[in-house]
Amino acid sequence: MATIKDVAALAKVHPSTVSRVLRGVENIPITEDTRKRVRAAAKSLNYQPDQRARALRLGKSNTIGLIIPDISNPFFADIAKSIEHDSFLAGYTLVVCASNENQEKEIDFVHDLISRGIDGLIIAPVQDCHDHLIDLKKRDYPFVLIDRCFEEFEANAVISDNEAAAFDAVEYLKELGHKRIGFLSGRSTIYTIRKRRQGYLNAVNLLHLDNDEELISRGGFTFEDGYVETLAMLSRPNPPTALLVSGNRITFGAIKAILELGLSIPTDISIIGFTDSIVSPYLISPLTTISHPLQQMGSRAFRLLLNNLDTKEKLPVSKIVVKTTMNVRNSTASPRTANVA
Amino acid sequence: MATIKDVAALAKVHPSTVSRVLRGVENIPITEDTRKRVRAAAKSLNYQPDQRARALRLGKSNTIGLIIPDISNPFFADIAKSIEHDSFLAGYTLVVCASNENQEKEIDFVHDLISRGIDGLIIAPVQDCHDHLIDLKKRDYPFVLIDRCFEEFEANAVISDNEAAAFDAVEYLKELGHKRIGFLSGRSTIYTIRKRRQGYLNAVNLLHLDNDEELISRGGFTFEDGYVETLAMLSRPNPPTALLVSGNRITFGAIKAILELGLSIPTDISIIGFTDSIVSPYLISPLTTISHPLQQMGSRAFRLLLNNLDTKEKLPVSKIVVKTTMNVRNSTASPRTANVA
DNA sequence: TTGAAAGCGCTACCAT
DNA sequence: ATGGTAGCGCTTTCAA
Repeated sequence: MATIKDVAALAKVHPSTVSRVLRGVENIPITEDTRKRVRAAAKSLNYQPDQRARALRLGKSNTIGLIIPDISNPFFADIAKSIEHDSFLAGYTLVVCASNENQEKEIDFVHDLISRGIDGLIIAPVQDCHDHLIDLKKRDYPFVLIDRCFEEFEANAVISDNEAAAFDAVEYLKELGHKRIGFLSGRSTIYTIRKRRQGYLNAVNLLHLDNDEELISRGGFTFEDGYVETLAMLSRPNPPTALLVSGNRITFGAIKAILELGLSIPTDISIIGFTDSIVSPYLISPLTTISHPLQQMGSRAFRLLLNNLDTKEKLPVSKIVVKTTMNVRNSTASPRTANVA
Repeated sequence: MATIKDVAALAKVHPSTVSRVLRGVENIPITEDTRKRVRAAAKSLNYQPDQRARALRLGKSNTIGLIIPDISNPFFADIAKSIEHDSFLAGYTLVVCASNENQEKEIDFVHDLISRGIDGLIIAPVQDCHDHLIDLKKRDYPFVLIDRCFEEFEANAVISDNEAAAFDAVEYLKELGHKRIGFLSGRSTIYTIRKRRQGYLNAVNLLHLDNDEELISRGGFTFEDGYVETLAMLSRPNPPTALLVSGNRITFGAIKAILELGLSIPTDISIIGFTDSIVSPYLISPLTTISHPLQQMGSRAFRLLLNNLDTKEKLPVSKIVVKTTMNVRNSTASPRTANVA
């Protein structure tokens, strides 16, 4: 690796001059001849300034960190892709870390990334605790939450309107004639999930649907979770005729359970999935879903972070809520009893 | 951020002593008392050593870079997840970058990551050119290719046996009675794709199937690509009765086209997809696929890189080929003509 | 217009 | 057993 000294030696100038030529603003007074020699030397040595030395000196690394629960969940992968795209354009390198829904690992990552000198952080937090985030805020460390935030803790965040989405989904199912709607919610320590639950409950109460604890199942976000929970819920007496499911992989697990029970979609049971996917239309029964504007969420989170990075003054906290949309496909239908009647 | 000086001041010792206590090997001679004071000071100040300063000093950053074409393609996301997992355990931070199948961006990333002082690189290359990789090799910069490598360029690599997989898939379709098998290959500058093509052609020739240029379609890896190509291929006279498709999203696009043409799977046309997915069994017709051991590929690539990082001597280049498996589901059936006969 | 020197935070060597 | 010092590669003041 060529260093600034090598370039200086070759161009027969002082390293500081090299630095001035290569980074310096245009209006800095340097002979055109020197400029040329330096540039030529840099080029011939294939000189790339050492960014960690620069970062050390400048106190800024042009790197940001993204901590998401799971890269291989397309929901977060799409968010990551969007942030990666924008940060590249803005001259930032993005470090993507996966907490795997493990709170300790997330905390580790936060510390690790900070000690590596990243300028800011975007986090979809695990939400088992948030002391480390309180700490970040106290130290004025720029960060933005994405998809998940906290009731009890003000912070920059970009989230989607999960409560309204859940309400609308339930309302739609009610219009089809469903009265018993199951909800596979996902882990309930998560803000997003509590909001969905709230929307679900509001709709159930307002629309006089069955309000039954047995209709709500909390678990993880895996295929296996969806499978097991659906099997359990549908095996009880008086099972739901429709299911609202909080995530793609849970949904696929639910589909497996439904097929194994010999039921069919949407004849025996309707489903709405809480995240859309490129395959949703091509499933065994095209899946009605709720779309989150993932690319937009990523862009806005990055923009928000960048604003906080670019300024020295303390910006007020902003919480951005983006709109979801429902994609109606034929995994939903009137319940069988209604058909029969 | 507390620095080593702050800790030293608080513990009333020299910074070098702090360094020794905190990083030093056990058998270094330091009073137990000093040790305690330093540790206490570090703890009370919440001291985290600045990794970029360490990296600068040590010439090692404990960071590796991963460059993949697309994070939101589950194929690469799963590989990334596996590498992320292993590197975390090994004390490395992983920087994930997405080239978006753009050769220039990949080259940018390589330079950027190196100037940021990462220790090594894992790359699924775009494969429009490889001068930058030749350069890496010349400079003994540790790197490992994953999923894609080069015929004309020896380098560490972990790939899967795409040629055999394609052969087996075609053979399986032939056993079902298919004679005209279409191949949506994906971009043919990619090694992986050329290997699949080779396997396809070998099988076609050996098994006396229709060898027709019109049965091979090259394009990108998007949903749109699959849709457009399938529409074109099935609209020509004498269309194939089976399709081998090089990637999930292409497959979903193909399915869209097939449905739009009013055909059904597998009655009118059989499909085999070249990558498996959690949803493959729950598609409109459960999709027969080829599984790549993505987690294993990631692990082996990381291990290979680590070996090269840990040693000073130059290790011989290794090319690891892992086995794929076929998951037979009912997107494949005997062709209609055979049924009729 | 350019050179010299200091220093970002850390560790490794050389003292004592 | 501990302190001092140099230096990783860079930028930025201050001098000349």
